[in-house]
Amino acid sequence: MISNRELYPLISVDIALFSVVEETLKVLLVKRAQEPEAKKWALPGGVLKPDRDISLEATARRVLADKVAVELPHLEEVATYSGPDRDPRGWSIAVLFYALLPHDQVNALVRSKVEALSWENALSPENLLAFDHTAQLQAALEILRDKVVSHALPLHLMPEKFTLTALQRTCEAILGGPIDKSVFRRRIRGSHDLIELDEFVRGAQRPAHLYRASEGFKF
Amino acid sequence: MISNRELYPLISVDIALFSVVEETLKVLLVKRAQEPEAKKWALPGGVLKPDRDISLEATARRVLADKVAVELPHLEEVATYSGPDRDPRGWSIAVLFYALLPHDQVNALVRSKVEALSWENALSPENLLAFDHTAQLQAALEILRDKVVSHALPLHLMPEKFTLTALQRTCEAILGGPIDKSVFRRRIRGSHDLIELDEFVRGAQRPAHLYRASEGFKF
DNA sequence: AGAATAGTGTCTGTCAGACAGTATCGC
DNA sequence: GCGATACTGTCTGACAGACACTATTCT
Repeated sequence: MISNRELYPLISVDIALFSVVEETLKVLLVKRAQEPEAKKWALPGGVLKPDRDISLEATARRVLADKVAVELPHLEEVATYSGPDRDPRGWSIAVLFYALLPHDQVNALVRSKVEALSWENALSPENLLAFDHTAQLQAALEILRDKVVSHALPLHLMPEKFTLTALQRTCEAILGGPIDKSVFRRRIRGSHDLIELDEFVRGAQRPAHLYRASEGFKF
Repeated sequence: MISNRELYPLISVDIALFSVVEETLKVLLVKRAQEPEAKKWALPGGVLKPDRDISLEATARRVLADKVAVELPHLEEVATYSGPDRDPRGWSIAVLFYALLPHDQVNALVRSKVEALSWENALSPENLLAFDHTAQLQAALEILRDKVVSHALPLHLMPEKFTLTALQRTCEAILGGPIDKSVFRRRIRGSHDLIELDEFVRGAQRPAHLYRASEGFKF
């Protein structure tokens, strides 16, 4: 008898949802409740439902809506993983997406009785992940980094209004190292993606200008 | 009655196979023999066979082996296209790959009685393609360009031995515009991907040094 | 010699990295 | 004034674009 999976592979979607907590890049992990790989940590994912989903990106949005109670600003494909052995249930395809959650919305996680959610350090994960998710996370990180290196600003990770220093900290969190303040500011001065507001942050020091992302910026 | 496709989507692979003919970037197209979209030109593709393919990349290699009689040096994923409407047969997923064929092997096309093959100008295709293949071609081109812009040398498109001028012409074919010779040579001088041979091309002019790609170069 | 192609040298502007300096707040 | 943070100025080296120059072959 041949398995059903040899005719119809399992099609699912995995998501690397990134955010920034305490100036560190984090990724959302789920503790798997069911077999296979029960009790292991994994990237959130779910199977395609063709009767409900209009695309695989829609599948990803549906899966994410289960975990996070806010609209996600940014969702992008990374790569696809396939083969007969990566999932014990048989021939499977997983399309990996990454998503960015502004760090002022990190607490918008949905309470769930069946599964535990956790923000894990994205650059140096503590645990080995289920399936091929360690490789997936690595691939998502790489794309994220490439974008920032090639002068794209991770504005989707920022709250509506933010200071330049906060933006710099976010870039540093993604790249994993310090950036010279002068260099950083010189580079983004040429960018049309930022709009300077007439508002300031007042704290225990010199007030900082607030900025917001321009309407149709690209990441 | 619901269609079978609403339970099990059609999973296929499309390939943008690039090569260079007469210093122009070309892409291999197939004239579709069967419905749907019969007689329209399209990127070569085929459906996943889980009992035979060890991955979607393997599917792509199998499909290509039908069209081209040589081992392909380079095959890489571009993106995936999905949804209920992109193929009239119902919910479908197509994973797009691009592949590079050295331009001295452009004639290694397999004769086929059922389908016509053609090398089409990749930068400005003559015809509208079937399904969403026009968009797919555009996406594959973009990735190809990005790589060359970010200082990667398209050595997979070159024959085993080649001159620097030939390499430059290939880069120009991909980017669609001229490159300054001095700039080009200065940039690749720092590259460890090229090995200078002790051989020369003798023609009607000053002989040119031959080069080959180093073993483990990345593209 | 002249045509043709291979290959180099040089000038200039731009920009990144490094680091020091100035500005403006709370206390 | 002092600490802290925001923000700017400047020096230097590397590199890109542009373009002229030299080198080596064939006819």
